[in-house]
Amino acid sequence: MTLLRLPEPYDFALSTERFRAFGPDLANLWHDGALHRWLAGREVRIAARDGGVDVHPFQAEARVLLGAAFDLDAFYAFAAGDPVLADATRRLAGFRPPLAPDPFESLVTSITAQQVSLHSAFAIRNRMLERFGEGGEVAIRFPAQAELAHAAEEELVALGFSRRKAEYVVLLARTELDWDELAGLPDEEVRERLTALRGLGDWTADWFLARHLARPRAWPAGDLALQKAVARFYPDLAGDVRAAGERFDPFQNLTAHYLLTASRLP
DNA sequence: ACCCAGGCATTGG
DNA sequence: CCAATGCATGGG
Repeated sequence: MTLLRLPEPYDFALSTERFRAFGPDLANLWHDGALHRWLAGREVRIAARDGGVDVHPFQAEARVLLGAAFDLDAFYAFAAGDPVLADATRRLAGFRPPLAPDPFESLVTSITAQQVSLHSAFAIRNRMLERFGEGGEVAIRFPAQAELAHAAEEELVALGFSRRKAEYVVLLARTELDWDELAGLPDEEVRERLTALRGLGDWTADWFLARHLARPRAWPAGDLALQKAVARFYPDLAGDVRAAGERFDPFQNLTAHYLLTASRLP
């Protein structure tokens, strides 16, 4: 094991809460005080350790997964000027949103979460992992795009996907996309490229910007949970969540994650 | 048995 | 351009 340092403060258990909050996530599985998931074709175990986390190998990939790209210092300084965020950043000190390391995985995960509760989404996605992924010691490797390209819609329907969603996933898997090029585009062009595809709307594109590309200004204004969080913490802004995002510029992504996590914690 | 949940495409005005 | 509708599951 090797120590992977992350900028302080860093709270590993808090940062990975999302992988446990809605039932187990077989691709990002918490087991024995550690997070297990596949990175670069191998399963790795990531555990909290003073000053960062223990992980070996694939430290670079783990660094991306754990959201090292976010500038928490700048965000906390910004948050100090807003009573709600000041409180949230105090309660959630060291929360660094983890990312979806793979673009295809990110989009398929979002499709499973469209409209249904995240409890349902996790359950359905776990069945997809059992059926199409590769089991490791603990976690399951998310199926690659080429692997799901061979799936039949009926197989996904049998796992609990709606007929529509099964169609979206198989279609996406069979669509040739230049992910590297996409990652280099500005936010608005990424949105346009993605929403041109069947089954991918504004909500899915925004979460892709937020959780895969880690774009600082990503703001999933259409997200039901974010709308409820904004209504709860900023009653004056509840009417127009999209416009509310401007207030948090250029930290919309971190703001969304902190508000969502704060609204889940007791 | 309901109803809602971190959407989307389709249809009809 | 906006409103209404169907979708499938899990939890309350």
